[in-house]
Amino acid sequence: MRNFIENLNKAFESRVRLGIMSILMVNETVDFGTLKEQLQITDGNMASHLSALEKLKYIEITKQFIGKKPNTSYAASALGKKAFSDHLDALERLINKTN
Amino acid sequence: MRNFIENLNKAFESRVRLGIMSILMVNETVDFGTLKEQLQITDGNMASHLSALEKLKYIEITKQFIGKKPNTSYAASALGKKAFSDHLDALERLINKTN
DNA sequence: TAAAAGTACTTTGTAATTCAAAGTTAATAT
DNA sequence: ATATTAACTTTGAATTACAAAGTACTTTTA
Repeated sequence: MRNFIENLNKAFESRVRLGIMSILMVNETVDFGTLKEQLQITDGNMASHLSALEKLKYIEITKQFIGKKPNTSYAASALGKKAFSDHLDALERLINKTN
Repeated sequence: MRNFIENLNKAFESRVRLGIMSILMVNETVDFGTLKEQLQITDGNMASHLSALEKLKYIEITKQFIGKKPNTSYAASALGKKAFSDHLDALERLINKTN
């Protein structure tokens, strides 16, 4: 491998997006409010990170009503799971310097 | 743990600094040229990331001459090794969601 | 001895990123 | 009618990252 860091995915450099993806790797779907609460960031910031991940097709969005309240939930796409998993592999290789 | 991402160290969010620290965790000392070559970035960029890590006292710098050529080498400090190791632990916990 | 090259920067300027705060939309509840 | 809630979008400021160019000092080469 020529370069140690080139396989790290830019999309997952941010603490927030790292957090979002970690949560979505373990939980099938998670709604906006829960994510916001877990990560403790403002809703605007939350929305913009989610939007960045959606643009990359790393997450999928489902809008519905639960009772009378709107509820938006997020799930990692197959592509997103792959990308995240690849990123973790790259991190691991980087740290262990096995390449 | 209240928040999943708060234990991640901001200093290691950058791919480049992650790379520098990984290399310095495994190699006692590494010189400027080698780091630059491994990470494939410009020397100005390299210097500024090294300077950021030095300001945090995460790395120590030794300047010497090897033969007739100036040589600057870098080593992770005890503080830096601790900080990086804590960061990796936080990453692992985040990913495994064991907290 | 003058010019070129090497090492390790520093400076400069631009572009990208991050974030909070405020504004928006559409619905429900009072 | 007004307020509240959910989930945004927009705005603007601050920070960060980066390449490119410039610098200082030395050595090598012509």
